[in-house]
Amino acid sequence: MKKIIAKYRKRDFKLTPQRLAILKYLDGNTSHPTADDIFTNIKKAYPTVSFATVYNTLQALKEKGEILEVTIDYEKRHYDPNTAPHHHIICTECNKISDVFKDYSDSLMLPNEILKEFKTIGNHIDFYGICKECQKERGD
Amino acid sequence: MKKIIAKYRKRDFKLTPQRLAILKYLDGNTSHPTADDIFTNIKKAYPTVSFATVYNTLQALKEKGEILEVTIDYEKRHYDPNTAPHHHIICTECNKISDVFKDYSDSLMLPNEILKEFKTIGNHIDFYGICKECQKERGD
DNA sequence: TATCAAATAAGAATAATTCTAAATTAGATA
DNA sequence: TATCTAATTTAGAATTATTCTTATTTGATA
Repeated sequence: MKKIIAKYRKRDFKLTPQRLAILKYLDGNTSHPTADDIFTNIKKAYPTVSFATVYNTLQALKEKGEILEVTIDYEKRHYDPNTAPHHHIICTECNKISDVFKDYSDSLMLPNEILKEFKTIGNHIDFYGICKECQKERGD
Repeated sequence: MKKIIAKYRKRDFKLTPQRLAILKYLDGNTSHPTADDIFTNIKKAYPTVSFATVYNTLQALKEKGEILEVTIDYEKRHYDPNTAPHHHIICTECNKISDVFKDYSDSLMLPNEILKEFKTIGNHIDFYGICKECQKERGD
């Protein structure tokens, strides 16, 4: 946590107690929480925290490149403090999201007719599957 | 249109005038319309059509595998009558969506640690870029 | 310690989508 | 062709994630 404080002090980002709680919750978190997950957790220590604060903080962190917004779940956004390039796989039964650390960038050349029409910026791969727990439940 | 009618008559899908109008609008349409785009268009001929009808019809067509739901735009769903496997690229300025016809499936092997945890179902690649018109506007 | 721009809280607003319930209708059948 | 019924339509309310508003509070600098 001391590292976190030192890091943000310099960066035009006021360290309020609410923000520190959010940063602490996200630090090393691989569960891909939603804004609501974060809100619910922070509320334990700060019962009057508002959604606006959670969303504002996530927005600010996103703009600073400190977290990634994960859009694999079309119902709600998830957040990931791991900003290294990676992909995700989601369980279509329980919506659990896991990280996929593999670089596919060499394989994703666009066809020429697209390259003629678009200046490309990037891409995004999402995988779908059924996780072990859900396979068990379904008796697969 | 005669083909369309013949096709659906057999398939437990009542052909109401509203549904025919939606099918006609979607047939060969490569603009990736949203539910609202479809609603607005159908309204010209059927001023009392409701959103529920549009959404119900899209849902039914999706379940029959007659259209694809396109999720590249996180703000709203788009629909594509082309059900052949393909990908999309979206202009990050104007949100125009184009089709990418290229098969990348051989390149997208998942790492072993994921294969151990998930029975895989499929994947999805989205591309981001800036289209020609928007490049001009920005003076790129 | 005073200052003030930035952040917070509470709740209203927004927008896409889904739901509800009553009225209508496509298409099968007599 | 007329009747019947389950499926469909409609209008509008409800839902849900997210954004916005405004008055109040506060972190960090001078």
